[in-house]
Amino acid sequence: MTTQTTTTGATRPAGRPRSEKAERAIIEATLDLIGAGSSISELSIEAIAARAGVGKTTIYRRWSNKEDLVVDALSSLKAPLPQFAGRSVREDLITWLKVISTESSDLRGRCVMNILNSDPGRHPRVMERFHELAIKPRREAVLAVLHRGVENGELRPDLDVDLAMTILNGAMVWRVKWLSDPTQTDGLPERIVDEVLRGFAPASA
Amino acid sequence: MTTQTTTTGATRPAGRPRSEKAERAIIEATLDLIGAGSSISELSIEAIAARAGVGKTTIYRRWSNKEDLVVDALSSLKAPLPQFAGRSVREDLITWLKVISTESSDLRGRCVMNILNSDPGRHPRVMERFHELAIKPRREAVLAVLHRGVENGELRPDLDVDLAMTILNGAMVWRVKWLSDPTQTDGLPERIVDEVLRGFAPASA
Amino acid sequence: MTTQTTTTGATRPAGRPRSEKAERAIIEATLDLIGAGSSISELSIEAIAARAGVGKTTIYRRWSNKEDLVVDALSSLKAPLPQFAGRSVREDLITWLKVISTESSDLRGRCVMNILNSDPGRHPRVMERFHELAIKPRREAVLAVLHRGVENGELRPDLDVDLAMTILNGAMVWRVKWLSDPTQTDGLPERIVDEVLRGFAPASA
Amino acid sequence: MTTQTTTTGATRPAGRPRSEKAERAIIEATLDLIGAGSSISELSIEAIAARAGVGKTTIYRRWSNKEDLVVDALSSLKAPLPQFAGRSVREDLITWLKVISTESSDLRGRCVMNILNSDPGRHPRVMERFHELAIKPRREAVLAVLHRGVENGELRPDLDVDLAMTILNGAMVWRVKWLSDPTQTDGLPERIVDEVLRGFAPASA
DNA sequence: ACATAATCGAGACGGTACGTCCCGTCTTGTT
DNA sequence: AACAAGACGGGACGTACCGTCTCGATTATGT
Repeated sequence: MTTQTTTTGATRPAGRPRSEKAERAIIEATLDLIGAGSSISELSIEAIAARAGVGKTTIYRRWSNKEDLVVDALSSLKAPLPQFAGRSVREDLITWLKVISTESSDLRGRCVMNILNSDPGRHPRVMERFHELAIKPRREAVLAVLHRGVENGELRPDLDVDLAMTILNGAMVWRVKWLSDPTQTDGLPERIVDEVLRGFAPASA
Repeated sequence: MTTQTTTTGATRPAGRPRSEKAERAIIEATLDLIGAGSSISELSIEAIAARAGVGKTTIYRRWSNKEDLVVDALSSLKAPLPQFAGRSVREDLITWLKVISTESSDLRGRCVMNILNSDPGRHPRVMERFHELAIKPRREAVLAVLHRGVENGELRPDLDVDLAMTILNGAMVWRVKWLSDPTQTDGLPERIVDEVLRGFAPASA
Repeated sequence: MTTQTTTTGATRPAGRPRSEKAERAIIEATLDLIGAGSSISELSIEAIAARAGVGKTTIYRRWSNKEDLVVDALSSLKAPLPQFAGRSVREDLITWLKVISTESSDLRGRCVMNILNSDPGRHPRVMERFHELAIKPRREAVLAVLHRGVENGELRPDLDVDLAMTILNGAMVWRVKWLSDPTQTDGLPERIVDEVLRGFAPASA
Repeated sequence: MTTQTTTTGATRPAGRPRSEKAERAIIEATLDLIGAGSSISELSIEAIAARAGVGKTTIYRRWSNKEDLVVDALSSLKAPLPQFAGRSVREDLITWLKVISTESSDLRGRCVMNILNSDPGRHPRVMERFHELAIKPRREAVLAVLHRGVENGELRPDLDVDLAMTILNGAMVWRVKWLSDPTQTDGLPERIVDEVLRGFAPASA
């Protein structure tokens, strides 16, 4: 047996392999531009190539259209799972809403919010992927908090946890969206959680 | 006194007067395109002119940029105030959320939702105007419902009605945004209102 | 009869008319670049547009490909007919060869020589047009000189004037082509004409 | 002493020796493409590599640029010296012009003509080499014919043989250049030679 | 009636980005 | 060390729109 590196059937294709460095630069540039304020429609391949110091060909060789590129770029943007203390549901939910509100402060987080502000009807594939990557895992983590609350009696046993998440997230995102300075959210998380936990109706009713 | 047809003191300037018909057609076309799914960024004067059957000059003579046109177009888009029965807060709030969810069904309503989904940071003037026209009046009507509820004991006396609105609207809009078919909202308004009214925590807690 | 400018059937098409200034600038730029040394293959529409201060669209609106543009550019390059004194065939032929050799000295003339040096097989349409514009008229003027010479006895009665032209032009162009400095042609025209007029064979033979 | 197969003193460098087969294929491909109608400017390394079944690296390792390659390719293109019967100057010159006109008929000969039609100002090194290889040796052979003619009285004693060659070659090449089918040259060589030998002026003048 | 003047549709303008093609250079694993 | 394969940065291609600009034609007013 002569020089044969592996016994796997899948051999590397001939020729110079694609540069991982270029690939990273392209993704970085894409996220930078989205974070800097470009909507998906405004993103231009030419601008990405220029910022990445890369030929347009190198982009088109990998992704056949802008949406595919954005999808992959988002994939490399691991939205970190919030670390829940687990002492009480209230505390954990506040932690969660604070994560949402803090997200806009760093460049990559602004990315997430910009995508979030896009119209899901226009870029369905991007939004689908975005949902899968940035929403679903965190959603499940928060759902676990809610379920735990239901089990240990902190929350109503018949609570629709799914709907509860919608209410929490919706309130937070909606409020932040209309703030002139999305960084200033003061005690908003606490107030939302408290209000929602108690309910609007009086206890005696 | 010269030849003047109208009784207004302001003399009409010489030359051919601007065509009201063209103006209406432009506004209609703008709303049509927004309703059909164009975001503000994607909206193009060229497309509006084509759909209105009008030269591009005719548009630019009236509005110096796209945002000004959209602002004026939105002004002619009267978001109807919901009619509240006034029998109970619960009923009125459900009515209100149903108004939101129903909005997507007609062409002009979809317009409202599309603007709503836009990034307020990118088109501040449009969003400001939109807030003034479509949000504020309805917000006040709903706030009145909440205040009435606080006064007559249907709602907690210390309820932050402003935050309550945020929670209700946010939950509804957020949910609709992620629905594949935004028309299908089933019993969502009822479930949101009920959940929020009772609170997540158990009554005994 | 109302406002009608002319009675001709051909009315000007609607819209802004094409700018003659732009057209001239494009042609000038094209000739400049050819004169500066670009072969037809090397000519780039982008370079022409840049030098003419014009959008690429403005070029493509008028000419569907590079050859058509070059053909039109050549058309505006009126190679002046040589002025023949008419005193003798010898003098006129020398004048003619001097015109050829002088052509390279000015920018537009260098244009002619550059096209001449192109391969006629590759750009047949250009060469055909070039022949029609720059070769044929001058050829006929020189043919007239030769015919006059045959009639008044300065040239052999059975001279093949067509072939004679080929010999004169070919000799001159061929020689100039291989000169390092095509401007320095000394007494070449005189020497060619004299040699050709006398013939290579001795008079007595 | 290392591993050395040949008896030459120059040690062959280590590593795999360059493939002569590849080298030949490259040269063949180059000549093929030039013969097929590519001007030097249009000739591309990529095309040569493809036709030779060779990687582009293999070409660039040997020649640093296109011109160098063309120069070497031309070197392997031995333009055959015409065989002169020596019976008369007229016969030999006709033979010579026929060689020129026949050259276009075979693939390698068309090569010569294509280079000949190139602009010497643009590829000076190629043309210089071409002159040395394909022009000079044949030129000298023809010059010998002319000199012999002068010596034995077939040509005028004061004939400028150098200029005479220019006239003959120039006429032939010029004529062929403008022919739609350069193969069809009928009795052109005879007619040119006869005309030039006799001179345009009448014998009595 | 008729000059004046602003508006109209149409479409050309300079410009930007598109996605494709090809260039000459470079970087792999294999020979 | 040379080979083929093929990715790389770069540049031009021809197209599609963009927002601006210029036309002749239209439609009012003011004399």
